[in-house]
Amino acid sequence: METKPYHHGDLRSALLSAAEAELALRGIEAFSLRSVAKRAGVSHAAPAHHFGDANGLLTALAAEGFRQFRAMQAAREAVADKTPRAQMIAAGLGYVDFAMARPALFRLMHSSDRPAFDTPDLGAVATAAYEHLRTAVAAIKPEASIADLGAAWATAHGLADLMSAGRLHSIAGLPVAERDAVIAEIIGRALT
Amino acid sequence: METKPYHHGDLRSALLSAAEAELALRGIEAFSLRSVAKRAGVSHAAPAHHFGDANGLLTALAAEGFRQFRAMQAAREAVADKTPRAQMIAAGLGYVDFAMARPALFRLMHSSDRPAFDTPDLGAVATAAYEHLRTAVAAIKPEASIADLGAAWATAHGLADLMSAGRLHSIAGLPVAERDAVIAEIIGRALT
DNA sequence: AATTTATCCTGACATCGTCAAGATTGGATA
DNA sequence: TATCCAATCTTGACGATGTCAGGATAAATT
Repeated sequence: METKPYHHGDLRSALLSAAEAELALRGIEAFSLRSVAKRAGVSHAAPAHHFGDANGLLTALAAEGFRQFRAMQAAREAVADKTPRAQMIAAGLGYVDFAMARPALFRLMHSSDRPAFDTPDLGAVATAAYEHLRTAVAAIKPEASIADLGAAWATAHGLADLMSAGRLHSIAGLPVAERDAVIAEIIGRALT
Repeated sequence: METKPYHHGDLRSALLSAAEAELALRGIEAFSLRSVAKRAGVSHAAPAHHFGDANGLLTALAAEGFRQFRAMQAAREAVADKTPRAQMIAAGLGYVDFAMARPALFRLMHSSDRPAFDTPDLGAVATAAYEHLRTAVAAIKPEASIADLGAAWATAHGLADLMSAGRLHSIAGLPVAERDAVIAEIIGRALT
């Protein structure tokens, strides 16, 4: 029988994964800090020492989300052709991949005012994600206009947002290969 | 000096506008039913009789939002050329108009799980908005594919979501005429 | 005029986030 | 190795929130 030690060991990361689980289970608006603490097997005031307050925890979680977001994009880009256009489409596919795989996290990152985006950590990874898209578009059109960047971003983001929210089921419900083909074609239209 | 009558008179609509004001002021996640009641000058339990619970109020508010959404689209369509393509672009411009004019309501309608979308009223207006887009696309291409519908919706929704959230400021900050021109061009790309 | 119904209020309860104060542990210092 | 300090975690409390039960008031109906 294992007795619980007073010190957790790695409570910070345990709270982060517990928070994401609670977020996926209850939704952002019913998110409860005390439930997160209970899920991590710790008292209700324990998170304060690692994250300050509830928004601090969500800020750290959102930052972690942006890192995984970039990782999923990179995974798509690695297996795609190395042409600028194929890389841009791969980035869009990764955008949708993340939104579908972690819808709760996606919402926290894009449709919530609780994370503090002016924090050094979260601010950096968020603008880094934006800069990546920017350079991907510039690689296709060196003289890219505002419309070019807006079209690419809006298309990828719109697809990701609608599909992760359960809309556009006619696309989300497709077999993976066809689904990716449709997404690739839609994103391709944005850059013509 | 006017004394407060026991019965409000039109508390239901007063609560709806108070709720939208609170939503715009505090954000969805800090939305408080008691604050709404206080703003309407009524006790904290008064809303229950008209909307059941807090989610009921937000459900009614979201339904009202979808009606105003369609109204803004109709306003754009009325002044646009009557060609199917111009009508489709007008619908997209109205989409963005609404998101920029009422960002809090837009978020409630698209990025919240609190409104009950399986309610007859909200369900009807929400699917009506979707059907309108569907017929607008079909008017251009009678044999419209899944990609056609997805591209149109994702582009308009992505622009609206990003711009209302403060992103894409390079487009949102433009003078109105140029702004509309850029949006029209981006939406036009989705249907090629 | 009497009664029924709709509307609104008061009071209570469990739950929430946060703060203050104390208990426990690990690590640094000597 | 012994001691002290800082980090970590717990307990208890406070005000605020959503919801429910029961009562008060006004309007509508009969």
